Amino acid sequence: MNKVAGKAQGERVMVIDGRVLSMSDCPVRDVLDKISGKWSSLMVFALADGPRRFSELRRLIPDISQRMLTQTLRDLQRDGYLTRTVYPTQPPSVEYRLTDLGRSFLTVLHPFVHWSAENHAAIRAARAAYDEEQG
Amino acid sequence: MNKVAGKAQGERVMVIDGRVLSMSDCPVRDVLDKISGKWSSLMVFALADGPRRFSELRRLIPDISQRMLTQTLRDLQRDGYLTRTVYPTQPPSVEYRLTDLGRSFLTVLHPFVHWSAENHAAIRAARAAYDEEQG
DNA sequence: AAGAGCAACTCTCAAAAAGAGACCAACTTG
DNA sequence: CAAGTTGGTCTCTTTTTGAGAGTTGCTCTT
Repeated sequence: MNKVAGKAQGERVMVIDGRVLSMSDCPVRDVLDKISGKWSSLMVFALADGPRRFSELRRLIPDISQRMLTQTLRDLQRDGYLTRTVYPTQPPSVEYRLTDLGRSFLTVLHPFVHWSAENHAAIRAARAAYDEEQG
Repeated sequence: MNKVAGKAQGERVMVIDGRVLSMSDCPVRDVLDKISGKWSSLMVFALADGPRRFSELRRLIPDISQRMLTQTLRDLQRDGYLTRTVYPTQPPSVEYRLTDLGRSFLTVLHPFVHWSAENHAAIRAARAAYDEEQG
């Protein structure tokens, strides 16, 4: 029978660090799938230097639709990156604030951002070269 | 008129590190939008310890459809993370191999993976708590 | 007092992206 | 001669995302 890196055929697997892991209980995928959403990491950044209100975030990131803003915030709240606090003022205000987990995530996100800034030119060049030769 | 953090209304902006940047020329978004695709980083990992052939990758990551495997590889090739080499054997074989850029990206991806593994439990707990109280 | 505006959403509908799986051509192996 | 391998493409369906109108309650303006 066909084997996949020593596992039975039907089992779902993946590779991390050269190791084959079963798909179902891979922590990395579980975390990455959520946080790698189009808006998630940007949202964590937007909250980096203090709590912000809903409409403040909307103004800071005008590209996001309200629908996705709401949903991204909910998802991040659910996974424990931020807290949502409702102040029953008039009009009501809702404050979003990073948790310790959220701030801890920032430390790993930072190198990512620096890498991107440093290698942006190379990537754009690669793209241009590819597009030229492939048309 | 309504201003957004000191910029004119029509202009698209974002926040990185507490700074407001215009959307059109933000290197981070440009890089992140591509590499944060569902399969991209996993693919880079799969190539971490050496070049692999198309069907080898398909076996390593059985969850991916052939369509997305092809497309992810093309996108990564276009952005310069990997090279694609066709050997005119019978049957033909195509080898995918990380470039220097791709390997450099690995160095920034690694902390990410470790963070995920370390904080997986906390995230799962947050999720469970949220689901319990919100139902 | 009527109308406009803000806050934080939700809802619906359209567009884009992803997944499932059939099909393909050339060759090899049983 | 039938079946399998390789590296794809094509079509169809489902899921995600985006655009934007609608909502409730209160305040501020004219």
